Amino acid sequence: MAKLSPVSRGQPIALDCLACPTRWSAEWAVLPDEQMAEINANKTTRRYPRGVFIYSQGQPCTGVYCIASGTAAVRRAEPSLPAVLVRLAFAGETLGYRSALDETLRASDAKALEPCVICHVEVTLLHRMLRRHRAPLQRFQTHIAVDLDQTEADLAQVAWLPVRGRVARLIVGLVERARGVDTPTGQNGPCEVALPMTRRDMAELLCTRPETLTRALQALEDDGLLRNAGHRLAIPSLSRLRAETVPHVE
Amino acid sequence: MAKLSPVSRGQPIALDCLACPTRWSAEWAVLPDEQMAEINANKTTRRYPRGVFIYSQGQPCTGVYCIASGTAAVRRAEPSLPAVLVRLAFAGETLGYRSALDETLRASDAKALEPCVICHVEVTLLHRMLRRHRAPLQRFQTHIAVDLDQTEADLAQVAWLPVRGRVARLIVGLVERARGVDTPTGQNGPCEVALPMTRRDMAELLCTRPETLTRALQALEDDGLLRNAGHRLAIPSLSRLRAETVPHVE
DNA sequence: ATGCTTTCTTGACCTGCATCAAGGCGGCGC
DNA sequence: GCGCCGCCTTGATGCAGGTCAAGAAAGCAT
Repeated sequence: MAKLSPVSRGQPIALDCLACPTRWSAEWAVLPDEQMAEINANKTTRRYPRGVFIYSQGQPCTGVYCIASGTAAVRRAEPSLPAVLVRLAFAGETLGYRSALDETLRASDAKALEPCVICHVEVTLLHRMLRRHRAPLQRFQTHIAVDLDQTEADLAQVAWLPVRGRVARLIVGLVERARGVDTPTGQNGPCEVALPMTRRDMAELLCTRPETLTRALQALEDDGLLRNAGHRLAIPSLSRLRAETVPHVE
Repeated sequence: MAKLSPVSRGQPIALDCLACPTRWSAEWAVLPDEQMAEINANKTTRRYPRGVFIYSQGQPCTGVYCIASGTAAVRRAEPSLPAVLVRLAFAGETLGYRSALDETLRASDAKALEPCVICHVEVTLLHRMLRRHRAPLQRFQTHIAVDLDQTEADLAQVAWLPVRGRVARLIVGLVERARGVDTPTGQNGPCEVALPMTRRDMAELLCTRPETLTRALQALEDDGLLRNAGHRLAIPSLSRLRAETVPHVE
């Protein structure tokens, strides 16, 4: 079955940073092997079952987290407002570097949407690294800029796209990031994606409610844009789905 | 009258950077006078009437803009969606540094909400400065982080607060930033603010429509939380207004 | 003044989505 | 197996706010 096998609990984890997907992603790629080896020797690795918090808003920052496998989300909960999933983070991405860099309390929290394996690098170790090699720091900083750009786009989208459009956009986005990893087909043909999260999480991501989300998915399915099989979606035509990403024109 | 006097057109502008409000704000405070003098000699200053664009999304970046007086807004227009004002910028703030730093095309546009006087610093000059003094660069980078934080908060707010609450939050925010500049009263007593923008702009800022905004202001006035005089608001009790900032509890 | 333009307000209408409330379907422990 | 407990779906209802349209008010030019 397509469902990801749940990680078995309790068994010890040994991960080699030099062989990790994170190794060549974004910020660590510029670090020499020698440094990575030091991180490798001092990191700690944990499994996070679905739904568990990796860190929480308002807490002091103990370090950064590299996702070896699974999907997590950065979550923002303004006091007494429902939470919003501000952005997703996939295997290979580094999480929580912002408070680590400027040594502030966590401004958001992160939670595992699927069972994850995540390594933790102590903030002191991180800073020792960065003092010797400034390149990753710049990578982190441009990462913030990209996040800002993305968040601004999301803001516009939440403000003006109906839920149906946002759902479509999310799915198209997931397909696109899967491209080059495992998708066999061409640009706009049929394809498949996994939704690596529950309906509730997906609703938080799209700033809506689970009920509304279900209905939106249902509507897309009724219109033949989607074929639903739980957490695995079949998409007859990506381009037709992409058309939903844009507000009503006629 | 309290209304800002409109800048008279056409007359030449001479501004001394060393005496500018921008001088001691955020990023330039760390630059020695000698450097500021060089900027002063090479900057160009312009008036921007209300509504005029300072720069536009997709354009190449020619430099940064320091607001000497007036209010501007960073504006984001996703293709075929209504625009969103992503953040405000007041006198003393520096605008458009992001694309200037990483030399990309402008990701958003900026427009003058009121008549503004704004200085332009060429990107080449800026980089020459930054090569000699790294401190402002760090200031710029933490500024991005702050913006990200703010934008995330806005996202949550737009998603979950009703228009009425968002209006209240905007007004409270404007009052708070005016504090220490010209407000005589205490913490939560009555006070006044100017709304330095049109209803249309304000609506774009709050992700709604002018009609709805008018009605929300009207409702606040009916409830005695506001007394409206065009673009000057009187606030009987700031704390009562602040209570509107939080979603309905009972 | 007088007109012209842009901004603001008001009204009527209607739709998208939140909310409340059941009921189906797995997954998991016993 | 059986029962329990989350998740997901479906239905019914109400309201916030978007949209269209028409005036009123405020600027600005002549």
